[in-house]
Amino acid sequence: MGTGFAADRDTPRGLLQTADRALLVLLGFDRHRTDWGVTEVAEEFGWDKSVAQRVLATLAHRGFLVADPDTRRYRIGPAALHLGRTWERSGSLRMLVTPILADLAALTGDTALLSVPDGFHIRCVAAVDGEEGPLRYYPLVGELYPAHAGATAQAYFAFVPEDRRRRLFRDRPMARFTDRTLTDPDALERRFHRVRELGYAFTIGEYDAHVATLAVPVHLHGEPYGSLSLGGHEDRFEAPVDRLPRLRRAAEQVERLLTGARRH
Amino acid sequence: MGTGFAADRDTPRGLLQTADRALLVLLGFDRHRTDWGVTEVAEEFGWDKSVAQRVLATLAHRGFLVADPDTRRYRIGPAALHLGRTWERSGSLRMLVTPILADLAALTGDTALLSVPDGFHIRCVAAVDGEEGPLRYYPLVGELYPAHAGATAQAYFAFVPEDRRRRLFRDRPMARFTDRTLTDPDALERRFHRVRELGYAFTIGEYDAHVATLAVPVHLHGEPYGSLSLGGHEDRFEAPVDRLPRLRRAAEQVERLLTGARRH
DNA sequence: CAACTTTGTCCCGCTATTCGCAACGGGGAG
DNA sequence: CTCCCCGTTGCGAATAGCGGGACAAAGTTG
Repeated sequence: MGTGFAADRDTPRGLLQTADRALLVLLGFDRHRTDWGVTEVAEEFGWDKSVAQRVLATLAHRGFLVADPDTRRYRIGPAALHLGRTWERSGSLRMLVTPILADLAALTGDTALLSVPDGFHIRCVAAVDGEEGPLRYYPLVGELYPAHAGATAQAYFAFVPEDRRRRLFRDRPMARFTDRTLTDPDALERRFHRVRELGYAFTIGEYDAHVATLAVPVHLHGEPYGSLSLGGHEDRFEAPVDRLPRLRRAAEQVERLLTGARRH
Repeated sequence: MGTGFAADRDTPRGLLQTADRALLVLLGFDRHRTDWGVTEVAEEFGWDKSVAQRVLATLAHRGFLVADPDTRRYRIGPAALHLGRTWERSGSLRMLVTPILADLAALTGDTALLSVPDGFHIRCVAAVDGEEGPLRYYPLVGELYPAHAGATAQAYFAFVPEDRRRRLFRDRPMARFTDRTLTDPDALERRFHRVRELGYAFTIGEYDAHVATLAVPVHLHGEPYGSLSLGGHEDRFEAPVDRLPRLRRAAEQVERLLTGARRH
């Protein structure tokens, strides 16, 4: 299992080979390969030992890696924390997915949105409005929405590992927003089970009355990352499953984007 | 305000200049400088335009940056997300702070621990046990603890922005673990206020009976990141404030570690 | 709408930087 | 203790990267 970024190992002309190699090494670290030694890197990439050593030392010098003095191996360093936080706050995600959402909105006429979890809530990070009309659905970008109401949240939370989900929902009174909001933990857990079986969530008016939402999970390296959804007035969604192939395809595009695969 | 990583701009001998430059540029992105242009980078670092262009293109090639085709400027890319997640799961933090905790535990005799938030809970990511004895306090590394009980959690949650904290604690019934556990939202909010005023939290037996805890927040780039605490049997903590200077100094060490500053 | 400014991209010869080899040193295993 | 493996360092050769400049594209101003 690779990250997707490191597709080709040779540097295209016009780019910097040495810098590229450093980045390639950096991408070699993930939750399965948590630490690398000099010889290991040299063999993996077919470089001389001295090259691998200098690349690793350079990465360590700027805090991207840290050398464990005992084992003489390198692990990911605190600069990675800094980069991760910068990504979260930068709004790059919004910029990158907006074209995908725009396609989706144009094809279906609904409002398309991408949301990621934030504690017990789910946050809308990007949205593109559906077609003009008196009943357009306007989600608020940047806003938090509850974890139990509506397909957007359910498509994500259905896929978080059970023990973690139990802890999140334990002793949490679930607010009622409409007469269709699920407020019973068992009913919600059954819903999650169904979402996992079907691979998508569809709800009508659980949070905003008369708003129907169809949502699918977005995974990253096998773990749930967020959810992609289509929303609009309930009258528009008489045959919601028709939209599923397009929604799924868009979700895959988002996943490829996050794992760095090139556009084809 | 800088990250701390990019202290010196010249590459030490034995390291790779080109790779180092790429990393230096990468660290130039933060929540204040969210995007850079070619000329801007060239001027900032005193390089030729062509150099800056190649560095940026190389970073973009591996997904560390993305070029906005309209503005011709670069923003942080999805590879940063991958690095951030790898850091979280790697256990590097635990490895790096353990020596600091060990010092602290040795100096005070208490159990020292570092915790970071996880949704509505706080997670102990590293701990070093205090001195031998029949009543040693054993926190569980990796375990989640509630957000309202005990100094460890309070030292962190006191400093999260008010609107966010309100959302987190709203409609949350606060479980009672001992007869000293705070279960009234207003009482807890007053406690948070006091923690902010004092700069530390001290509690006795709010989660585990007879366990006293002294905790201070750990900040990262001005935002609350986690908390550092000392715990032990209540009889050991007759004058808890005595430990404060040492705890504070250790917290600063952790902060320096996270921002990448060199040792001493 | 044209001239001008600004910014990013590309090309090419020179040189500094990096590569690759080989030798060294240190730590762990047997 | 000896061996073996791994990481580190020094040095000459050569290649990758630098820097200047020319070119192109987009935005700005008169």
